[in-house]
Amino acid sequence: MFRGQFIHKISKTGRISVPSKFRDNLKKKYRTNFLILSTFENSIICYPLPEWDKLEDKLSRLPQFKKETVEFERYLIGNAHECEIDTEGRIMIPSILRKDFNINNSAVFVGMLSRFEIWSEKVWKKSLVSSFKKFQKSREVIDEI
Amino acid sequence: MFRGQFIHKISKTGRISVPSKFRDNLKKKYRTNFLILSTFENSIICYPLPEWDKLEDKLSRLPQFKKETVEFERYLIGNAHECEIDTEGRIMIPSILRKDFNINNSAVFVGMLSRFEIWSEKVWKKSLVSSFKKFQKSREVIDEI
DNA sequence: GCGTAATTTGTCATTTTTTGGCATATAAAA
DNA sequence: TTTTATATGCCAAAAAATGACAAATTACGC
Repeated sequence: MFRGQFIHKISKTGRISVPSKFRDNLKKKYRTNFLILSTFENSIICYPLPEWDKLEDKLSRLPQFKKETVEFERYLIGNAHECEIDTEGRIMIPSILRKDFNINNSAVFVGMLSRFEIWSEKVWKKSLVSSFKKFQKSREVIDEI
Repeated sequence: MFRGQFIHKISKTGRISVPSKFRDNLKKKYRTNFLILSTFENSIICYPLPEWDKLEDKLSRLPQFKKETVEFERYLIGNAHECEIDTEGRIMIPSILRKDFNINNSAVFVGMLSRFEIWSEKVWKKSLVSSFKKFQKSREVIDEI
């Protein structure tokens, strides 16, 4: 499970080291050092490749020319980039994603159990403040669990 | 699998380099460097030759005189061009297709699993904005899958 | 058919981006 | 504090993308 928050620096070439706890989890639980980075709301979302593959498998069986499914595929798959964790524990975040999310000098890793997110530090801090109120509301959802 | 988004420049003669990840996939999975480019909605659609063959196969089993299927066939097959990836990893996009889709200085490659699309950068960006809401909605579909 | 112009192709040079690996710095653990 | 693990900075090498140009091919008018 991916848990916790880590702030790491990003190199000029767009490389950043994945938190070692996340790497351990990837290795033990998923036996991979491949990730899929995609986009979701205000951050990059990262899936272990095996998890992502399940999703693609289902998608690949949808009709090729039906409008809804094509659009769905385009945005889901079109934003999905495969990244390998190198021998130093780093990934390189594709420049398109860095641009889209304003990720420049440092980024925040946020654990989300079976996936994790990468945020621009600025956006993350802003979002924290504004989400406190929302959090109160999401309590209600949690109660149902 | 073809995944992700790449922006590449296009030469005066209409040549553009296919993203290296796509080339790898073509080589490994399909053992070909031939593509079929055709038209669909607002972009050029590109199939590895073996995938295209499957598609033709399916098309050939559709009723021969039904209006919709004939029209669809005419559109898809009639616009199909075979392209070879050269030693530098480039294809040349036929000028008809470039005109049709307003592809001038640069183009966006969008992965779609077993095929990919080539968009004019302008059109792609417009399309992104208008489809942002749909995109958010399609994320919810993931949860259901 | 032939000659000319336009387009396409092959090849190499240049630029830009990505990668691999090591050295240093920082943080965590003993 | 010392040791160990983790993260970062740096640089050279490799790969990828782009640019440029000449040769080959095709299209077109006569």
